[in-house]
Amino acid sequence: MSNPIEKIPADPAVPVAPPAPSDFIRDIVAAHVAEGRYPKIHTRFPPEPNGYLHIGHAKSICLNFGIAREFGGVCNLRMDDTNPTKEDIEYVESIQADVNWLLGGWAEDRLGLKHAGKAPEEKMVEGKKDFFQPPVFGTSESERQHSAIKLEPFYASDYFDQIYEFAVALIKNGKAFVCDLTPDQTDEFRRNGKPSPFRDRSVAENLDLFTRMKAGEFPDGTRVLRAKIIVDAPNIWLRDPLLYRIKTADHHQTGAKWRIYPMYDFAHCLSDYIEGITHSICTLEFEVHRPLYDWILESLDLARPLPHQYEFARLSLGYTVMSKRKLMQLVEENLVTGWDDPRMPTICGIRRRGVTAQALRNFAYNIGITKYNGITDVSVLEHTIREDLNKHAQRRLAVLRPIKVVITNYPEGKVEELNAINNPEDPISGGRKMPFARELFIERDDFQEIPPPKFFRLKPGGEVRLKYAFIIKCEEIIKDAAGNITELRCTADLDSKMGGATSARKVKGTIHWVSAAHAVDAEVRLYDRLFTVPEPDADGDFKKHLNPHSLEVITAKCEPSLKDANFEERYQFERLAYFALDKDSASKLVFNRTITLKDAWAKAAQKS
RNA sequence: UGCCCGAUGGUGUAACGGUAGCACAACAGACUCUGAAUCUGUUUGUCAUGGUUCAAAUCCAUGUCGGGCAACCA
Repeated sequence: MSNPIEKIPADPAVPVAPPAPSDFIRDIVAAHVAEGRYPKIHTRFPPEPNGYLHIGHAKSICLNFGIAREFGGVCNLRMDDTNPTKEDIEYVESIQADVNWLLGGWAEDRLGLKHAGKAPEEKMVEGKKDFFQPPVFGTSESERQHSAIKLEPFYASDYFDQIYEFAVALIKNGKAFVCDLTPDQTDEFRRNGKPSPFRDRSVAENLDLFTRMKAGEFPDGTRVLRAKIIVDAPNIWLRDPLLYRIKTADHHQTGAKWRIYPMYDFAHCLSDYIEGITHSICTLEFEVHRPLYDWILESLDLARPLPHQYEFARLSLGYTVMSKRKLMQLVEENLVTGWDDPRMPTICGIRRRGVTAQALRNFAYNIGITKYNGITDVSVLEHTIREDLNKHAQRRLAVLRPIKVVITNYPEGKVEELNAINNPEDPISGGRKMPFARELFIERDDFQEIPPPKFFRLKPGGEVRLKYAFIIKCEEIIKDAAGNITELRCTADLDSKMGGATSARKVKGTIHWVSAAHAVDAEVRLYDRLFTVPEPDADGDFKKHLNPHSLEVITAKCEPSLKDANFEERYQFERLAYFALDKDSASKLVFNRTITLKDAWAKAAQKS
């Protein structure tokens, strides 16, 4: 950023890569690479498909895929789908779309997938039966779409057969048992560090009962499979934790095949192992699970190197909520229009708002990776978005709250085409023409009848430049019966346009405008932050902090070239904000305000 | 309560026993046909107390504060 080299406009085909960050996890990986510990670094991003991905997941995605990218590795996308009653195929699909979008043009070649329907390979390794599910990677999203070979994410549910077999092995080892305690009793026994009365069942009885659990002989909640570790361990997760529970429920991937489902702790480490993951990176709340993660893998006499778990602090961002439960509540109670409402911190919401994948990635890199639970200031996100959009957005003129201006010395019926620059930050973006005529619209805020000090815009008897056009002077204010200003009558210095005799004349202010006759109307959705306080869920009732003005919808007057706006481009309405075309733009133009420009004047005006 | 983890300006981070640096924010100025961007400058920090050491943000001890876990969720 402070590097002057970056200011040279880059070929847009070669995006400037964010500098490779350094953090404690990357340090560990780098050390492992240096010592040649693994043939290839292999990470994974393992969301449960029970909600939409949010910006916190983006941090995790950028970490896991970033490591794969920086160390020549692979990162598997895996659905952690061990609880069928909470999950849905809708979420599986949205997760894939969001991951593809965030990875596009950056790390899509590091995305580990598998052939559709493929089960783990079963073979003998060092005399032991082993399961392995290798990734297919190195293809771009478009290659994948055009290929005859269909690829799909990994699913923990792909391994239910193997995980079941591992459970049987544990029973045979005497390291797991079937427990008939009720949930409440189990809870009480574990809390008090007391052994279950079923702890010493014979291997044969455990095997029989577990087989019958699988066959669906017992109702939900009547029996579980438990690990036999230490009943009174200081770490609760070692007090004979649950490995399997009975759930008479169909699964979105495996249908009615299973009546028992593995718990997270049992499924996750084994899924990592089966996929050959080297670095299993998760958030801090799983720190206390790590001994169990290791215990399970070490108890199974596995053939290949074991994965290891590393933890980092999840993202908390000011002025928003991040938990799936709360986001779900916003959607279900229609407090927002959906998961992709541009005010939501979901990846699809942020995307719809107009933020680019590059900006979101830059943000993830800027905030760093630590084990400290801090709250990141939204201004960091906002700055990252502005920085990206400033570089790439097409400049356009649009008037959000119009007031009519008549240039009295400009001939009626005359129209001239003036040159406008598409992006001063990017000379190769070229220019365009804007029609100028006698009747214009300017921004209502850009005129003050009684101007405050240092007001550089239009005022009675004052001069201002119309961007790309003439210097005008306000001669007369027209009001209606109620005293509202309806029109301004101005004269123009007709020699002051670009290339004209007085074009070098300096006036303090420059304002935007559109020709009244040529302007096109657009619906403009002005989004603001969803909550009014930095920590909406600090006092337990986040909904009372909802910002009642988080959305304002207006009709704007836009320069005619905006008729051709497209979904890929980003726009800066000069002096106002950045905008992106919304998907609702079918019969009319709809723009979402991504983020405002910084406004030093508004700040100064507010202070005085 | 038990166990685990953490603490560097307002915020987020770097420094791996040897000059406390970066980004955001804030403030001031320069420039400006965007009160944007850009440029220049300024303000602000090692949780506390001991110890080890020529030297401590860094190592040790104690304390304080904060977070997490204690689901047949992940």
